[in-house]
Amino acid sequence: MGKGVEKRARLNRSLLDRKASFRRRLLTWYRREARELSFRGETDPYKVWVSEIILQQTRVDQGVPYINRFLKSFATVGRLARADLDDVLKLWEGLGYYTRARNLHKAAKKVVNEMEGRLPSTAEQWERLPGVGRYTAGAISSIALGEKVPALDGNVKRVLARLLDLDSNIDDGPTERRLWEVMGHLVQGRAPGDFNQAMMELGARVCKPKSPLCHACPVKCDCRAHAEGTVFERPVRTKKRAVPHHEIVVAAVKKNGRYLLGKRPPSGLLGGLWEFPGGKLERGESHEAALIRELKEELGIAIQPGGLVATVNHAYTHFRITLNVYRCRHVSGTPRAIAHTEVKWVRPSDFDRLAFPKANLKFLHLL
DNA sequence: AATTCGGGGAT
DNA sequence: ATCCCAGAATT
Repeated sequence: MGKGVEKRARLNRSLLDRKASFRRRLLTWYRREARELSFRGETDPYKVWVSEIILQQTRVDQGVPYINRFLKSFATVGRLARADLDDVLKLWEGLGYYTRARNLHKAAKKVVNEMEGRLPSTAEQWERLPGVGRYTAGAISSIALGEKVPALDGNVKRVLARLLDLDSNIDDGPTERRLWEVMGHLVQGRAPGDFNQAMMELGARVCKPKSPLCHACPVKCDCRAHAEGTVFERPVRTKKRAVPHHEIVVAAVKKNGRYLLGKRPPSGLLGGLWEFPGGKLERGESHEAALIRELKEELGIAIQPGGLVATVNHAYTHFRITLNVYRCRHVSGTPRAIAHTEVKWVRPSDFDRLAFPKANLKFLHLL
């Protein structure tokens, strides 16, 4: 065994050896200082499930209104299973990562049709549902069922990287496995759900990425990075590379008071959402030429581009776009769903019944 | 092990 | 502008 491994093992033991007092101080802080959130204290597994899916890669403040609206519309797994996917996506509109909505809906139907309407009773069973990975399974089962299983999210990874003063990349496989292992030891005790939530709350409120509030930390005496003065160097992560930029043209084709819309394929980017048709400019191509080409390729129609309605900038995870919206006249051809699963002419008064990508919502009100 | 999936708030 | 969020699925 190398010296690095030996040292790491010794430092990890120091936290785990004081596990009981660590848990006690963290939980005391949590019960006094935790934010009052609508989903906090909820032990209905279905409601915890919906909440955890919505909160994946999503700030609590951003997710809470969506959780409330979703549970109002679909109060039980049966109601969700019977719903149309289009209505589920409409409630998800603007939240992003729409695969979550599709998987949640698929999982609800699975519970009703293949599991006699009974939700899983262990983390291991939860993880077999689509959209439920190790984190979500651990969160649901510890919070709603009291199972002593860890929940390692982005907050907890950062908290542990500082507590243990880890100098390895917290996103690499071996380090992540080690963090799951440590959380697995720490969560053993009463109220595992509160413990998991307390670790996340600490990361969100005190052990923040940029400006950690160590003076307010209930467990700073257990923190290796605090003792070593390396808090600002932890955690170690790989930097993300710059994302490419794409120039996009979009056609607002109006006929008899209705606009031509397409429904995106059920998987992939923005899957299942409705959009104004268009696409990326090719090298050296004009906006007008791109509009004519895209509408021919994707809908099989000829159009005549008119005036520019709006220019919208929007950032995705792996690229960003400038979206140019043009009024267009329909010249010939019946629109067909070539790149879409469905195309139709829609009155503006019916726009609010469909789910659109955020980039489309930014110019919808101008039409 | 890398990449693909949105959108927004903090810095 | 950059980082990162109560991550999971796919390649």
